Amino acid sequence: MDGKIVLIDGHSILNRAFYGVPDLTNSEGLHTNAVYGFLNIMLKILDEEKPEYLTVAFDVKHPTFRHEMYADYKGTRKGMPEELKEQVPLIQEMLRAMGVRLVMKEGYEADDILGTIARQAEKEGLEVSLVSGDRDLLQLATDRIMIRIPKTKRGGTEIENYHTQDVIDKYGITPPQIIDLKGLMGDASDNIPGVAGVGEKTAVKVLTAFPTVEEAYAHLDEVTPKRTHDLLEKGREQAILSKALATIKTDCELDYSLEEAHIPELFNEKSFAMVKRLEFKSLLKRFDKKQQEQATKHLQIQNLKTKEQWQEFFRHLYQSNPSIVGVGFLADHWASEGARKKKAKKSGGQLAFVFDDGDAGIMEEHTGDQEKEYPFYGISVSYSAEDEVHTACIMAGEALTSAEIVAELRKLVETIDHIAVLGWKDMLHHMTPIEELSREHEAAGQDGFPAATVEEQKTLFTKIADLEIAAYLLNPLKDTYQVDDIARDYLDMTISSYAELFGKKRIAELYEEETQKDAMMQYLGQLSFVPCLAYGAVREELEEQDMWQLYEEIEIPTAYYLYQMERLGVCADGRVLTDMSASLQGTIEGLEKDIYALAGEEFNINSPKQLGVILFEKMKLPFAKKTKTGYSTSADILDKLRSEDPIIPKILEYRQVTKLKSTYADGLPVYIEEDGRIHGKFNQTITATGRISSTDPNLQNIPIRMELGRQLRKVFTPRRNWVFLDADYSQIELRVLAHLSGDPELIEAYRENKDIHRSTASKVFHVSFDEVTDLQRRNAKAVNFGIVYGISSFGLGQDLNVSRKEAEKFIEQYFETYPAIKTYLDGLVEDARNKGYAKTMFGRRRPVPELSSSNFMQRSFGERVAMNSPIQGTAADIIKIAMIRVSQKLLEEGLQAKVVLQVHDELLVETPVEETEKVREILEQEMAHAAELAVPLEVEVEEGSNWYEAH
DNA sequence: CACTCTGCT
DNA sequence: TAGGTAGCAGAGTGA
Repeated sequence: MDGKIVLIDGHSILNRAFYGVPDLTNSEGLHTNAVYGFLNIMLKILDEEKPEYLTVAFDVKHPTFRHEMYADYKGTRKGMPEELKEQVPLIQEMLRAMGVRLVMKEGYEADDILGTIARQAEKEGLEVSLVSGDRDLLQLATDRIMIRIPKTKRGGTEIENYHTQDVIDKYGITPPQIIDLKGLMGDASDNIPGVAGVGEKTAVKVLTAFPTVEEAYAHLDEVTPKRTHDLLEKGREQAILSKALATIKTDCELDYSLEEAHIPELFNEKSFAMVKRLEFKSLLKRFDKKQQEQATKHLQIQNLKTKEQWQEFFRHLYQSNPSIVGVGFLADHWASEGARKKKAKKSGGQLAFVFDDGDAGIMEEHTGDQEKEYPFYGISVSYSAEDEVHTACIMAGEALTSAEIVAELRKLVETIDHIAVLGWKDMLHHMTPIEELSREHEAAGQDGFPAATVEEQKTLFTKIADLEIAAYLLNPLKDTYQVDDIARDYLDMTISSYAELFGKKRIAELYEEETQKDAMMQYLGQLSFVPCLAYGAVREELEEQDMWQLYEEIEIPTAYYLYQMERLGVCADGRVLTDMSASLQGTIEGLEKDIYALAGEEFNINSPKQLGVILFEKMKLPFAKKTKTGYSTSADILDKLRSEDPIIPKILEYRQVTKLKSTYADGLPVYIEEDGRIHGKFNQTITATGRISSTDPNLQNIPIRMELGRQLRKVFTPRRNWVFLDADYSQIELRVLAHLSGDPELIEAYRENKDIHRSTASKVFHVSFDEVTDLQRRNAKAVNFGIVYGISSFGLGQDLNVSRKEAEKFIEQYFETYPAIKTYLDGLVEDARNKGYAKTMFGRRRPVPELSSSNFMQRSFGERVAMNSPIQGTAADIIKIAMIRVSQKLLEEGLQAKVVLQVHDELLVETPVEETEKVREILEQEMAHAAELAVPLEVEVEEGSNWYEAH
């Protein structure tokens, strides 16, 4: 027989890969670095050798490695770290998915299996490559059996190769003598004792004189020098035993035939699913297009071309009276009009973007006198009937106008019990034509589509199944909840992602290309098909995890009011920004000049690398602290150097001013639309804790701490003749902590409405309330914050600029003052460790896989997460409830005021002057009673003619 | 594309 | 042992 076989020592290579590849986790929190490294090593070897056969051997159950014992810093033995252990079944599953022949047999170790197969294959005339990290295997090397030992170094994998001669060259002995070598010198990592006192040098010397251990003992008298002779004499039993231990069997009884080891098609449907699950993006390209298309072939999509077909489809749909209908859509970002310079952005389950030329979506023909514009490119609808899923796609503008499509969608929402979508908020935008938007602005009391009263809104909420939000609740750690993710996670189905089908191309481009039509149809079909089918499983899962109420009563309404908020936007004065930009530019140029003069040369101040060299090498300033790539020049480091050199304050000011200019003064105007308002996006499925995040632009990080930056808030105004009311929770997280922990001292302090930091200081430092010094109060405040974040003495020390010891003492004293908090926080960690997740008051979960890490840093992080998430998350839940209630109350009371921004513990409301008092009352009431806690929720409401004044 | 830095709560 | 405050978005540099 001709050809080649590659044999792999599974555990050994997995182990190598684990320590050679930096920690990787997929979004489920599974550790994947060893699997990844293993596949890379294996694929590299297969690419190189192009063998006909492949087999991987594993020990059956082997939590510890025989040869490469994991050791901690003291060198003591430990079991396999958890992160590695969990990857053993993963790699096996992956290899099975690839169709690779695995061999495991009770009672045999992997190297015995490999030895047996290697010899057998050699006998049959094959070239053998035996891949292992274990040098014991060298005993098997021959001219036809090559032992390959991979080394994972940074920059790739290098492999050492050994045929007979290579072993001789390197060790001075023949491969079979490796056994004798181990017999004499032993192997500490392997529990092979060897002969006491004999190391590698001596052993090799002996083996050069006598070919085997047995020979050496047969001629023991001839062994020199005396010392060696004596050692051997004493260690005879050990030597014989050790040699036996070191011998790899080559005669195992295996159910193994070469035929089964033929290399399969590694890149098939199953392994594709697995690679996607583990998120090995670089491996995806190994799977060819065909494979990917095959995976989705069974999805039957009707491509509707005429109005008649469309009507027919819906007739059948309504006739079947399905309880659930999936809806998918392809669209630009709804706010593209007037914002054409922005870059392409992804949003929700689809690609959303804005144009960079004059093209502005699809214009429809006139309806009445008005032009209605919808940024739809096409939609799809799915429903099941008679055990079959029917999916239809239609492109806007082909047979139906967008207006007709939207009308149909509205009817669908009214008629059908459950509408399943990915990204309902975006769908709402696309169903609200721009024309209605502008009318909204003028009328400003009229609620837009689709529900004009709170009752109607509530009915609507019960119908919406937003799979994106649901999937987020089930695992908030993932970074996308796109259609392929949902299909994989809840339907065990592999479908093509947008990126796989279209790469980075935007929908507008695809729309122009005739050749992309099929792929677009397929993708569009998935967008309704997948939510429709996944709804059942996802709902069940949410109910099982007690999150259905959270989903229904908090998240869905939140999505709706976020939609309204985005739709409305907030006024921004572009002229003020332009003026600020010019004035900042002047400041920057002055600072540049000063800095160059002080440094004695010109350089890029924005480059931390160049700056570090200037400060710490050229100017020899002290306290140089290095990061991975150079010196740290962060603000807290520079702050400590403030008095060392006049250049430092200049640099800090430069940083501040350039940030203000680039991010805000120059960054914001791009987002001002034709209506004079910024319609930022509020994302509901980003944060791990349940907070909302803000992008395009980020309206949640507008400066406030520094006066110069704070001026930017004057840019944000209510519309003409209206005012802003800004409502702010006071210390919501600490109050949540008081409630959740039930600590009587803290609760008491809040009930008495005391200055909480002062109160804490007085108790912690045992001084009377009035005698608390500023420093004490500051320290207490920092500890209070630290507690909320999951304190560490190290971090607190940094924060307070005191030693770790002192910080530790503060914490200790704090916990003495509030013992219930200590108990509570410990309980949180314990609970998260047991359950695997942390939970908020309203049932929101956050998985904490880090808690089971063997890495101290990871584990500590997990502990902080376990302490912080319930607190931050509960506060996030509360403000969502507040936002919902405020929005509903405003509508119910017939008021025109609208929420325009949410900044974690703050709501900014645009209000007609005459409504001010009513609105203020509503904000105070609804926010304060969004949740009933053991302590009052205090709300501060302020009024102003811009955001600067109101906050 | 990773890293550093800075803005907010 | 060395090293970390929690949660985000965006700009800029440099490989």
